[in-house]
Amino acid sequence: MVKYSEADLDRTFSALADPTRRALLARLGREDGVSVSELAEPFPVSLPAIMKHLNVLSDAGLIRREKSGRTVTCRLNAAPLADAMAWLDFYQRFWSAQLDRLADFVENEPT
Amino acid sequence: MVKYSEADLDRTFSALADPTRRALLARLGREDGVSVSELAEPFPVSLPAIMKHLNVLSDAGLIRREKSGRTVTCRLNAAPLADAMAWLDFYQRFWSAQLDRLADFVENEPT
DNA sequence: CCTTAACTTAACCGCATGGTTAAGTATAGC
DNA sequence: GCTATACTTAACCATGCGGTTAAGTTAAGG
Repeated sequence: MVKYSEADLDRTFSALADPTRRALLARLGREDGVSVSELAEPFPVSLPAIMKHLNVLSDAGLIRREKSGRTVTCRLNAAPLADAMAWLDFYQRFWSAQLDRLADFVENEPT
Repeated sequence: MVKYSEADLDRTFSALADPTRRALLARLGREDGVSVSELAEPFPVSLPAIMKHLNVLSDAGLIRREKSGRTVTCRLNAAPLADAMAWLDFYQRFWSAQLDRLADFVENEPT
């Protein structure tokens, strides 16, 4: 069902590994369809720096850019995150299992 | 509830951004408590390279190392993944919403 | 003790990343 | 057509990453 290729996971996770990029995604989650300059405005870095982040995000397939006139509108494309979630899910379960085992231990431990 | 600090998410996601590191975690998910040299064995890279990966993983809190005698045993610690999951969860929802909207669109589209 | 085994640390290398400034392209508006 | 706006690209720089080989530590075993 979920296909996850290693290279895709690499790109997705490393795109998410930067706080500026996560903030950009967060903005696009709140507000759909934001121009490049509007996206860049809140950040203390130059426009070209934001451009590079946007390139990383679209290479990872996490955003889509659409040019109309001289402004470029960005929107979130969260599909690749589903693969990342699927990968994490197994370990999430493992973690839950760990907690369950701990709970059992605590419960069955003689005082 | 979930506290996620930006720096922790940075470390977690960038730890997950490498296929060798994901493979190491996968191994520890299947088999709990593996020595460093056993972990390194399947990979076509040198031991020091694996050491660096293990350092990254323990800096991110994803594994724990315990020395006994001259062997070091590694085990998975999936707790930080919960934070990563929590962060992704919102966008997962956004993605679902996108799919719902697409479904609506397809459904209501005149042929 | 000496040696081997299991890690660890150090020093180096090439390449990617995140940032900069400066120059380039293209569209909107007067 | 000129000019300002909205991006984009180029060139550069420092730092970090993933790898290497070589040397260093620590604990078993004979």
